[in-house]
Amino acid sequence: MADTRQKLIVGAMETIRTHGIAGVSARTVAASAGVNQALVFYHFGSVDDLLSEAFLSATRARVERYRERLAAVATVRDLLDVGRRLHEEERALGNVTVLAQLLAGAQSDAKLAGSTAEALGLWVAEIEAVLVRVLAGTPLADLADSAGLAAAVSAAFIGLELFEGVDPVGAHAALTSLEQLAVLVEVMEDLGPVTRRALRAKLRPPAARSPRRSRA
Amino acid sequence: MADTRQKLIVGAMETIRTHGIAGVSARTVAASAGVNQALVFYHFGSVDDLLSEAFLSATRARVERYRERLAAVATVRDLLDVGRRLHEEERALGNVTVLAQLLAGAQSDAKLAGSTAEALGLWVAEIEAVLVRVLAGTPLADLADSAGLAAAVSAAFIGLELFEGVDPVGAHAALTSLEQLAVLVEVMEDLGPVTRRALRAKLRPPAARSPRRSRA
DNA sequence: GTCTATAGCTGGATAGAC
DNA sequence: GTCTATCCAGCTATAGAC
Repeated sequence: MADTRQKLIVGAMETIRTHGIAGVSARTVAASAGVNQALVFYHFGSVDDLLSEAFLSATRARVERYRERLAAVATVRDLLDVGRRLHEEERALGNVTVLAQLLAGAQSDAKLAGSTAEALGLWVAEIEAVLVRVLAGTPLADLADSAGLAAAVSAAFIGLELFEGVDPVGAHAALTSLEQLAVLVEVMEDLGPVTRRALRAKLRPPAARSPRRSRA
Repeated sequence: MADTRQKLIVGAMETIRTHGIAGVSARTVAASAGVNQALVFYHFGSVDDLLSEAFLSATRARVERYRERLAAVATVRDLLDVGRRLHEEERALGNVTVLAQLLAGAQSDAKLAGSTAEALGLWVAEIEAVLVRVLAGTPLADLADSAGLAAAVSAAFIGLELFEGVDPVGAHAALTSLEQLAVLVEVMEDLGPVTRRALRAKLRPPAARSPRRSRA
């Protein structure tokens, strides 16, 4: 059947999740999938190619699944709610774990780097779209560029995932802090126009700001 | 000589840096150190033990080296300057790379997890001390707990490092955005007392805030 | 498409000569 | 303390039977 491919894809994700990128091999993946080891090479050519394809298809499915919910986000408070929900769901499924492992592997494996970057890009693009919508009108909108912010948010989640593996308490505290930071932005939405203008004036056009060094 | 140990420690760091956690073995490390493979086991017992010891000693040395500079930080602007400097220096030396790789490995290796957590803790503690000093008096001081913030900052840098490996442009934009976010905090330092009190009132005691769900 | 078998390599770890 | 030699496990990848 054509679902040996599917079994291998599922097995690949499962293996990265449980054994980490260093524990992935044609044998471990095939064992987890319950199929013969040689089929990895028959269907995908190499282990790396299997990983790439598995991760891309898994990510596409996840992003798809969240598109609707993200589209409904209109305020910072919404974003935090959906964000936490997404984080918990992804955590339970282990997708962020997989992303972190692949990123680690990709640092010294050009082949993995390409597909990992592509999958990561799917998330970043989605996050950016939401941020643009939610931050419109807040001082942040003209403070930081949206692509950069989206990348920063993604990076933070990846780092948190790794952090959580060795220090769950610390990671939880970090997540809470980040949420409270976001409250700052939320608060700005509710400020009176006078205060807002004062803030805005302080922030000035960021494009005109010299890129490095200037006296405080 | 007793510096075979040292050679192996240096070789271990170098190997993680260049080949990633998945590329580390007694043989690759020994080759990079220019010593015999069997000496890994004679001096350290196992590869994992070597990695643990190497990383802890390297981290201790780095934290030591930055203690002074961090102690001189008094404002958010200072913090950003030193932070960027530190980030660039660590990047050039590859220490954050190593940290990220070890964290990835530690997710499925309890032995690594312990020592990695310990080393990570060294950085977090240092960062927290600075944050407490710098944020004293800003609304952030009572918004988020300092340990959580320090962990969040650390996690963000780790995530950025991995991000950078597959998308350098995106990672750079993310870092820039984070710096501009920090400007928000800086701006608050300069706000008049009236505005500040308004902000503070909005933020309220975070301890009294119900942990989840409440109508907006 | 799937399986067995196997070549050829790299891995951790140890024994024992020096 | 260091080196050689070695065992054995696990790895990628392929050839070839079914």
